[in-house]
Order: sequence, then C-alpha cells, then structure tokens
Amino acid sequence: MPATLRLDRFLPYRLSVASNAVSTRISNAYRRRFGLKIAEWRLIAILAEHDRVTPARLGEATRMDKITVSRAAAALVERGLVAADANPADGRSHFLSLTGDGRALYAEIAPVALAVEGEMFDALSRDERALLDALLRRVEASAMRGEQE
Amino acid sequence: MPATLRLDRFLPYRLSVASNAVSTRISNAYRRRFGLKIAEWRLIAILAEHDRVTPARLGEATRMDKITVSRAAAALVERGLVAADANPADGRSHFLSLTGDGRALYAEIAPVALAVEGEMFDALSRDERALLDALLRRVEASAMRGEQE
DNA sequence: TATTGTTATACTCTATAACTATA
DNA sequence: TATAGTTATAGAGTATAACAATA
Repeated sequence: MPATLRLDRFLPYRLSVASNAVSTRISNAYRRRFGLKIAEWRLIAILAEHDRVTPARLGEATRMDKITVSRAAAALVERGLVAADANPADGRSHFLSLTGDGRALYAEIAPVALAVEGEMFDALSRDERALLDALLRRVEASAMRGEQE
Repeated sequence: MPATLRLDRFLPYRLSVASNAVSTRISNAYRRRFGLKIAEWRLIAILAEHDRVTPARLGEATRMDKITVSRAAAALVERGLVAADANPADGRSHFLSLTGDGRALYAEIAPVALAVEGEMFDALSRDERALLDALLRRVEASAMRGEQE
C-alpha cells in the first residue's frame, strides 16, 4: 500500500464507486421492469432457491437486517408474490414462500438479472470473475471482523 | 457464469455486500473520530492533493454529483476547514482550498484512513490489492457504459 | 441560450429504539 | 427474561427539478 494517501488509489473508494455504478444500474433495471426494490428482489431470489424460509433465515441469506426483511416481505405479500404460513414450532415466526405469481415473476426476472450481470461483467473473463468473487468474499470477511470498533 | 441464478454467487450482490461492509466501517471511523461524512472526507482528500479546485472538478474527481459536492463544501466552509476564493475567469464558479485547520485535520485523518484500509485489506497481498483495484476499475467502466439504459 | 452552482423536494437505504406476541 | 418480528423515527445517500447568477 502507498504510504501516502491518494483517493484515486484508495481501495474503499474504488470499491464504493464500482459498487454504486453496478447497484444503480441493477436497481433501475428491476424497478423499471418489475417494480421491485433490491431488498425485494433478494428475498425473491432466496425464496426461489429455498421454499418456506423464516424472516430470520432470509436476513442471514441476504445480509439484510430484520427491519429491511420485514418491510420487503410485507411489500411482496401485499402484491401477492409471497405468502406467509404459520410456523407450528414457534408462533412468533412464520414461513414465507413464493406464490404462483411470485414464481412466474421470478421466471421473468432471472434471465434479465443474468443478462444485466453479463453485460456489466463481460469485460472480465470467467476466471477473472471467479477471482473477483473470491477477493470480495475475503474483503467482506475482513471488514466484518473489525466492524464493532 | 452459471446459467442458473444463485444470489450467493451473483457478482452484483457480492460487490454490494463487500462495499457496504467496508463503507459502514469507514464511515463510522470518520464520523466518530472527525465528525465527517464520506462526501466531506472525499473533498478534503482531493483538496489535499490539488489546491484551488472548482466544485465542478471536485465532482469529477470524487465521482459525486454537484448537489453532493455543494452540500459537503458548504459544511466544510461552515466548519472553517475549507475556504472559497473568487474565480476571476468565471464569476459563477469559485476555487476551494483547505484552510490551515483543514490541513491540520487532514494530517490527522490520512494516517487513520490508511490504517483502517490496512486492517480491512490485510487479508490480501500487495499483488491481490492491485488486482482488485484493476478489476474494480474495469467493472466500473463497463457498468457506466450501459448506465443510460 | 447555455452553464455553474444552490436550494427544494423526495425516495431509498440503513440504523436505533420502542413495541407486540410469543417462548 | 429472552427472542421473532413489526412499527416509528431519523440520518445519510442519491436523484430530479426549479432557480439565481453569470457566460
């Protein structure tokens, strides 16, 4: 690392700028085409992979806090894309699942998500994408480890 | 890229999660120790590198829009960290510079910024950091190219 | 007319705290 | 008492539009 500070070479800055550029584009695509916010899209993605998931587990899987999960889930239930079933083992919680409409919407979104990702990351080879994924996971783990400071 | 979508392997998701973890930690560090928001910190960093910069050029250098620059600059002027001089060549614009207090604060922040960056990215070797920097720049360029869609 | 910068406004995202209902 | 989830509120980030002053 440089001993002197230059914003242009400061990794937190580079990470933030790249992430904002990608997030802005993704969020425009989802909102315009499907009326979904990113938090809502993430819940749908997890529910398409694993059915009957509690809000707590959705929070772990999406790295979002319980407030964000609660609001996103309420919006999806309101739209009829997600249904809530009682959890017999714990009356405080419940299971969330995609409805038929939710599955149909997911079937529309998934190809769009992959296409948009493809456009944005097509400057990178398959190996470079895997490398970026691995580097980002290590940075994330390292940043979270010291988060309480 | 996988033909099927898995949130956990979706690069925009990985990028967002890593960036949020880093940004949260950095923003806590700056706010608690120096009372600065990230936008304000970025202006200080650029003004420490280049003196007498117009708001428009600050916006280019920090990748922030003119509204964000304007508000951050106003806050720094209010605190006496930044001074504005008339621009003889264009009365609509002005030059911003760090004051003595601004330079003194920068001298305190810079080592802290480098130390926090060091902690968060110490899981990566010097080469890996350079690689991450380069990959992020390419992703950014690629994401911005299609932003108008 | 076009451009630099400010102000007004609003929407999203995130975080803290208070609350409810169950355990 | 502790936990799962909701609601209330506010701070921060970002975007659009309207505006003032100057080119």
